[in-house]
Amino acid sequence: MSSASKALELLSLFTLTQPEIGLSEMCRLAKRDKATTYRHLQVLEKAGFIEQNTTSKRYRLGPALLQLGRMREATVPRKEGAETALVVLAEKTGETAHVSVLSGTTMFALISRESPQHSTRAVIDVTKFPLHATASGVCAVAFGPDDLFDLACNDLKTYTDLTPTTPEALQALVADTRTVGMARSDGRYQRDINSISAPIFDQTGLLAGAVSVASVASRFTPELESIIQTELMAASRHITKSWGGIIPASIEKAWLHATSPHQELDTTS
Amino acid sequence: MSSASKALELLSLFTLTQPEIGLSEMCRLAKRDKATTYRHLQVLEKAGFIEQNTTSKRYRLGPALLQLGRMREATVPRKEGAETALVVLAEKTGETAHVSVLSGTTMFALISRESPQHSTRAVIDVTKFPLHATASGVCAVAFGPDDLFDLACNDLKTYTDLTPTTPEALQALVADTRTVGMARSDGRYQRDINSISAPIFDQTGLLAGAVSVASVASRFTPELESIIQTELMAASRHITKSWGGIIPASIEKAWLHATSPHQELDTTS
DNA sequence: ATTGATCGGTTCATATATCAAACCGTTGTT
DNA sequence: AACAACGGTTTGATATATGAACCGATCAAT
Repeated sequence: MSSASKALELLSLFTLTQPEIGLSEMCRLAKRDKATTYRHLQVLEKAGFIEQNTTSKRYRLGPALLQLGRMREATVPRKEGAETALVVLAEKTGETAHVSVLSGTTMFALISRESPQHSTRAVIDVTKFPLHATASGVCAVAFGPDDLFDLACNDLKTYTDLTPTTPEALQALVADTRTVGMARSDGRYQRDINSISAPIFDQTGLLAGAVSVASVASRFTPELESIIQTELMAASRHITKSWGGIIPASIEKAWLHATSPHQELDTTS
Repeated sequence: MSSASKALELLSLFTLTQPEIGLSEMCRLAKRDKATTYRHLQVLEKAGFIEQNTTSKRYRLGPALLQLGRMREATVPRKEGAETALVVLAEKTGETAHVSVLSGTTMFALISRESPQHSTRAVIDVTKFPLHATASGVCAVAFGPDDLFDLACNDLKTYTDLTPTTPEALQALVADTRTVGMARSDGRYQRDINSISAPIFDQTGLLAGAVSVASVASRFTPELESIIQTELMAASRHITKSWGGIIPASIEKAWLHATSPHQELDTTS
């Protein structure tokens, strides 16, 4: 593991529930020694990626991140194009909708939108989606670059008793995803969350991300599923268009067959 | 120079005018060799800090920055509290207003707001403000931690023929800044830009940042200066309050004397 | 087709960072 | 006063990063 990546890894230890971390605590979280961790923190602080709370001596994320985030959005305006579609999606389904982007070999959470319709709802608090256990991740494996499958197989971490833990199990999910043009994750990442994900494409025709709806399992009826699927297709088309891409014909075809699976299961030949 | 800092430095090479950079180009900009730079880019890409344009092979800022930026704003909501004051400031002065934050020993640009009133206006396109040559920087030296003065003296880079290049010259600016409670930079950073800056404080009573107005020198009349000063005080009070801090009594006292300097210069004793 | 320039990416002695562990001074608790 | 935990520093054997030179691919001009 390179030095730089070790330093960067420290940044991902900050969470919404633990936004300030002291030196010793950070060593425990990162499982590293104090000397190096301290040097890394110094470097990160000097670059403005973290700053130290002058009274508590603990560290928190720094102002340089805002800068770079703004610059990123100016360079590649992803949020902009996804926001409106996400609002509609959350509203029409009454569930939590979110968009993730594929960068390299990782699915990053980009933006999420909760629907106020129900008091219990899914909350997207992760920053990276495991490729094998989430709908977004499986979507990436199914429609993204070929190397993702092997990569996902190298890290089949178990999250729930439903998480696929063998390459074969994952392959089955991927195959299913390809036939319907959407990925599902029924409690494979979090026990009581059912998710459905549709792919988003960019101008090169490659997968750019995924738009998903995460629903609480207890209210996940076939009717709701049907609504979610329909709205996901609309959202995917909208976002893909706004990102300058087009939906591949193969996906559109798969969607045609998948729209009303409960009435027309027999039409697939 | 540590490995991690070298990698992080690469991120600051991306600008709005050059949002995509290839490997060789980056080596030139960073003045480093290709092998190491390439490895650093790999690390940054894997962490999602940059991503590679699949067609042009060039690199651009990545989605992880959006995440971290969002998380930073969630933990330390700085922009939120500064935004409204900045809009008012830009509107009332007709000039470009911006807020910078002190993190460690660096003044970072946080947010800027241009006034559409004039077709020529100052544009804030830097990410870090030199301590000795900008109003924001001098503000930090004058009202911030003591070590900033020595630090600023170690890097007295010349930007224009008016840039202070000796510790004595800087000390004079700092002294003046302390008596009026605001910092000025008349063409010391950019030849035709006059800036005035007021300090912002946080809950610990320490300097947290600065709010500034950058005006085009040719229309910088005493009347405009007076307006800017008045509005800066209001903005500083507003932002300081929203950041949970209070303006030190010494600053408020200095401001009292400085409000109408053209009529009451003789009242200072 | 050949040259030459430039690109993204790789190799291998050598310089540098890393880590465990012990240490220091401070702070807050018992 | 004793103690424990904190942030931060030092040590020296060991793991890792570094960079000049190198490679093959691409492209423009001859």
